[in-house]
Amino acid sequence: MSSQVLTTQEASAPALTAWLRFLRAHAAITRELSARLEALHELTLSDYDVLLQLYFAPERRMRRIDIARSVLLTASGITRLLDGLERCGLVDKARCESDGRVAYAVLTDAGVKKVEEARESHLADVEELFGSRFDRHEREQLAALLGRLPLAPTSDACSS
Amino acid sequence: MSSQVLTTQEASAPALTAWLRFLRAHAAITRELSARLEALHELTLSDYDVLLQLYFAPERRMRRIDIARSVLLTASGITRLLDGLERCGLVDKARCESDGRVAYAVLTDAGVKKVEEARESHLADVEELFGSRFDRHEREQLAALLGRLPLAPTSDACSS
DNA sequence: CGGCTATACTTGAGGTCGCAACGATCATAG
DNA sequence: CTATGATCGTTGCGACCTCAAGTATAGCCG
Repeated sequence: MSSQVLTTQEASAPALTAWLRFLRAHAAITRELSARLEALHELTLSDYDVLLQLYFAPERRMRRIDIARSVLLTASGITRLLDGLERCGLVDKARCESDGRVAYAVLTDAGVKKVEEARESHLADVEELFGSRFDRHEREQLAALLGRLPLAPTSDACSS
Repeated sequence: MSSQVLTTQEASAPALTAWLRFLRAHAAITRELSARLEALHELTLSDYDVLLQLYFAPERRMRRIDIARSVLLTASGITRLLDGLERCGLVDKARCESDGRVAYAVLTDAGVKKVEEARESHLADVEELFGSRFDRHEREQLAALLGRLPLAPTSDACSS
């Protein structure tokens, strides 16, 4: 049925075009954002992402597994990432009293400070590289469209 | 001016919301796409990407540096990626006669076959995970919006 | 020609991340 | 109380990718 060979990838379909632009834009923007974040604050984009989650979490602490799910890294990735943040003194590890399996990550005072410092320049960078390309209406449009994309491995990613 | 502290990242601005969704969606979708591609065809998403560039290139060959630029990897990344593809017999290396510095990557017959095999399932996967979320009009909208994002390090990424 | 700079590519070292396997803890049911 | 199964976390291993440095070629100018 749809096995017709297409001459170029761009000509194939708007979906593919959009997908390719999505891929390329991600590569370019995250590379630049990460470079700036690292140069100014010695943080990876993932580091920053995790710190920000903690910053806005109740009591500024979260279970490691919840961090993993919220930033879409695996549990092992979170372990190693937090190792680094702990060594830098930005995060503390706290065991849960009621459940011996879970370990919390808690933002330290230094961590709070770091987030607030980094956030300022990072917000500006995101605005420059991403946001400034769109007006208010387009931003909402884009957010709405991107919000439909799946976040879980394969199946539904609703509120459940 | 815009230094007011915001209570949650979602509340801050549509641009940030869009950016976060962009980040998360990329992580989820590429992970799934890569897993499927690897399971069915033993290819990385980057492998596939490079093979596809070659597939549509004149004479199915490209200079390594041009591959790097088109898929947004560094030159060293391309060297190692092509090493793998050469070992698999999907790509051949060819020196340029007029310029001793450049080395071409040429798609072999096996490479052509591989692309055509992988393309079928990959297109379906992209459609399922990405394209199917949007109708025709939305795809064009999305492609247009994403097309405004920068592809070069910092500055302009126009046709110059 | 000899020097100088730019470009194409490769290599060594290091960082980030996922997968799979493992240990520890909890919850449930017999 | 013990067996079973699920959940949380860590670790060994390997893949992928970047940065910085190094090699080789090309082009330009004195």
